[in-house]
Amino acid sequence: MGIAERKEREKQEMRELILQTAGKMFVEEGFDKTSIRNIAEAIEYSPATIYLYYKDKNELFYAIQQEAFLKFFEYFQTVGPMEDPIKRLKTLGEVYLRFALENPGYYDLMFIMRAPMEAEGTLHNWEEGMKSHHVLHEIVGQCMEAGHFKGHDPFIVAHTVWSFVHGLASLYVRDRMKMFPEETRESMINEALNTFNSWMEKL
Amino acid sequence: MGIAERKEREKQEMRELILQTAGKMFVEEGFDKTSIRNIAEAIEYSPATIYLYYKDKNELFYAIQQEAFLKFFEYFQTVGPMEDPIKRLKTLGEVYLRFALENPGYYDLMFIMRAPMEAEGTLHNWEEGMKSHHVLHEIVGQCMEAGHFKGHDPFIVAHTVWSFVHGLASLYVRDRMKMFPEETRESMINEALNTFNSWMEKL
DNA sequence: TTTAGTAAATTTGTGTCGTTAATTTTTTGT
DNA sequence: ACAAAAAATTAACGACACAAATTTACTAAA
Repeated sequence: MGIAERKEREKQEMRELILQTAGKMFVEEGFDKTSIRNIAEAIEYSPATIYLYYKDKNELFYAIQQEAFLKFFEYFQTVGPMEDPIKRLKTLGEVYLRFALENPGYYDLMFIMRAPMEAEGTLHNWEEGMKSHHVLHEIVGQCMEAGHFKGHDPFIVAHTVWSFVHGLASLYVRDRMKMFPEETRESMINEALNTFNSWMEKL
Repeated sequence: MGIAERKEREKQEMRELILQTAGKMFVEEGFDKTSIRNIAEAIEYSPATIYLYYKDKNELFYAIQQEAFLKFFEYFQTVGPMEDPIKRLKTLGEVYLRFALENPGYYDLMFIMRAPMEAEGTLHNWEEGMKSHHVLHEIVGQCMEAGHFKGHDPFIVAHTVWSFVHGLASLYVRDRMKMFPEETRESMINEALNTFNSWMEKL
């Protein structure tokens, strides 16, 4: 009975082909500019074929978003334990921004795009995202144990830090730094991060 | 020769009617979900008529974005001069967030939406936006004169502050706080702002 | 080897969109 | 009343997401 297995395998390969092709196009051209027709053309199948493997364009979005969250968590994993928790927190911020700058398409998908945030598809993906959020929360907790951020709620401190790095990343990703000369933008991001980091040290 | 003037007046009124209708729909439903056809239906004219007054959908977007920037600057104007520049900076942050929470549609248009950022229409609007940016830069300068943020570049400090409030606003506007219970979201924003503000006082 | 059944893929169709060209209706000046 | 000008409309093009019906490719039993 090897035939059924081969067919199942081929089906999974087709799903994967569609996913990878769509993923590349979403990241390069954006969600809106990528049409089912374009994807179909790229893989040399008819548009309707894609609907045999994915319910609709949104489900394709969810699948790619999930990949993005997994990759994001991988980045976070590179931040190992450290003697100084503040240093760890600073490193986490650097890694966060590195992810955003190296994968702006993914970052957009995860934290900016409106797409179909209403549906349950994204809700499931957020569970994956919460794992990364937990890392941040944990490190902030360690900082507080070490005597930092006195008098503040760790949950709020975590949100404060996240908001800052997200603001930095999203202003860049969504072209709101265009009024500054191109060469200076990345260094502005790095300097702003350094500024914020140096502040945290004193708190 | 009152006829030509009446016609000109009527033409302007028509432009205004289209703009206000489109603006309301953009803010309520979003740019993508608002179609020229919908706008036309709302004002009881044919879709093609809109093109007699606005070149295309993008130009309509630019016009609404400009209104948003003007309103934004009005909010900023309510922050009068104060004895303590840090207090002024804190108030500016509060006003910024109040604008974002009270006008999420506008905020999206100005600082998040990708839409047609490439064209010159938006570039012109950013000149309006730079006036607000200048207010921030000025206040940061005052803080530094008063001895705060020692050893930092005021330009970078301004970008740091902007990034934080933008991050706070955009996580909310783009529904990335959905994992937290609805009632707590606004207070989270306020507490995070308070946390950041209390930090700035010490620097 | 033919035949019946099934899964995969395609074609066709519906209703949407932005935008434009040709055409008709309305208004204006004479 | 009539011609010119302006305003608005209809109709159409190409592209879109998606659904239903239909064809093709392949498998398993007779």
